[in-house]
Amino acid sequence: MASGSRRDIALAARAWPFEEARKVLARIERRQKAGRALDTVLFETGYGPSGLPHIGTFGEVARTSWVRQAFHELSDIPARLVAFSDDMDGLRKVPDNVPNQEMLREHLGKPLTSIPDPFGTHGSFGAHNNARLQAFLDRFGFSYEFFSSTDCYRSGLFDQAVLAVLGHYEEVRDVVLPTLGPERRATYSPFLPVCPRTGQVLQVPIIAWDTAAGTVVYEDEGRRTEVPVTGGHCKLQWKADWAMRWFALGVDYEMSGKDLIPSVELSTRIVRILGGEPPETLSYELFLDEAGQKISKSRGNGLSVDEWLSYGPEESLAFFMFQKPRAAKRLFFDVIPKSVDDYLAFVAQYRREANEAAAFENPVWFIQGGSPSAEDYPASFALLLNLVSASGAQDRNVLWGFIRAYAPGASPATHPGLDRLVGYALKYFEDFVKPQKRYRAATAKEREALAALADALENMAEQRDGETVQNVVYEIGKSHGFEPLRDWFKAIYEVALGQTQGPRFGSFAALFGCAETAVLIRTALSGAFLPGAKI
RNA sequence: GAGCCCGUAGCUCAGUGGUAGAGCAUCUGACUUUUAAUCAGAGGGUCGAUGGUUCAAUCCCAUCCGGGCUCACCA
Repeated sequence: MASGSRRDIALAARAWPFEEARKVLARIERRQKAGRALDTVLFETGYGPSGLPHIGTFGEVARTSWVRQAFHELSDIPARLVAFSDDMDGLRKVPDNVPNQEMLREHLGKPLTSIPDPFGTHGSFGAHNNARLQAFLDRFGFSYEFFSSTDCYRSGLFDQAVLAVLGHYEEVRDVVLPTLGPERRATYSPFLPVCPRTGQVLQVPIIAWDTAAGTVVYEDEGRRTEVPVTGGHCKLQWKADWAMRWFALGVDYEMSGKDLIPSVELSTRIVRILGGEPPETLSYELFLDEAGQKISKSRGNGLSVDEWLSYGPEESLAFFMFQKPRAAKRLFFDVIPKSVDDYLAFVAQYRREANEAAAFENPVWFIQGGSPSAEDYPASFALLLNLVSASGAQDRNVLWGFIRAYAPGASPATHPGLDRLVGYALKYFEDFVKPQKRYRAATAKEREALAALADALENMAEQRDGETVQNVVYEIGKSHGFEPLRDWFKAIYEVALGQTQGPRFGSFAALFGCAETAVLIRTALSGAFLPGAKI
């Protein structure tokens, strides 16, 4: 039913990356009409001076990449994605999670790229952080061009734009001043000279500037110094810096957290003063922790990328980031299973509807970079978690035994994706379910019956039929006088598995192995599982 | 104070200009002997309030109420 070209469909697509990409498209058309056509489009993502990647970094690059992917469907104009590192920022305080604190303290105030690497592995602290950032982005296969602020300044790439700021010195300053507190206002200048003697980025009053010479004069510790604004001898204060960078690189699109909304507005005004056109922007919502508080790197609340990836696949994290960027979302462990299963639901939908119109609305199309390999998932992640939790399975093979009972024909070979989920489910069990286990000691009567059960299981070590085993379990319970019989099963679970309920025990033993189950029961009877026991 | 987001079933949330959806929870039944899981089914919502646009509003617009967050030092 969908008629029209692929591009027509893309032009009407409702997924938010298409909405964003159309903003860029409209920008291009505006520029063409104004006789300033673009031959390439630039998407930017930026990173603060700490440079250490976190889950928000992943989100921002992933989201920007999706907008670019949508843009490719709308236009033939090449689109670049730049990852820009603010590595020329002065080190304001020593991070407490890095070595060589003493050494770093001596270099406070200097650009990160002028400070030795406390880890000793790279040419500078900034280079170290940049390497970490790039390794992080590469790990997920993002396509980007890396830009170093220091390189841009020192190579002269920014010279023209920096001179443009100098040429509008008062206008730029006067736009920024009202946004500052009284104290900072007194010393503010868009230009932060790099001290020729100490190498520090100085926040000092600028007492004169020379547009023709391209220099500023500042006073520091009673001495007047004149430095060029070009060639990396000055850095711009960050609000002006952002605007200058947009202007210099010709940034067409950049998203940022909503905490930066005032800065976006300010930079927009500055870039207009410079005669440039501010990029299209998107302010996304911040992530909240378990208690609904803003996630902060320094407080360490919330969830790290690695933590997510130990309980769910990368696609589930990407899917989480895809959903409603403008709505605040709780980012905690418990959202992972739902995110995985919602993602699987879209994978299934993708398998059903392979046309372009459907694809453009489907997160899977974005997350798998436009060419999804839609695998079949016969079991949901929630099912796997229940299965692991109920069975106490701690081993892939055992869990697969249970899975086959529900999805005949499935195997790690035929369903590698599902097999990955099996690993995540086991890990989830290990970290969240197992610690909740509460073993108790057996009573004398239970001890006798359990010992008998262990013997019986050992005698039918090769038995693979759950029903047969279940009958044996049942008989032993009856012969030891458990009434109601429910108490017998309860005792098995509480003593041997550390939980008040569990799987059908016969099926469990058959899958887990009767001999192994016998060992499990005897170990439990020995008291090894009890609190305080030495294992 | 400024700005942003949210308000849909008991809970967590999807969703669309044309008789309201999922998961969990609850209840019933099946799985010929515990429970859980699984499967089948059921109940449950004036879609925050009011007004407007429309043949038609949960959806668009305005106002209001309620909840939350961000910013006003630095990046």
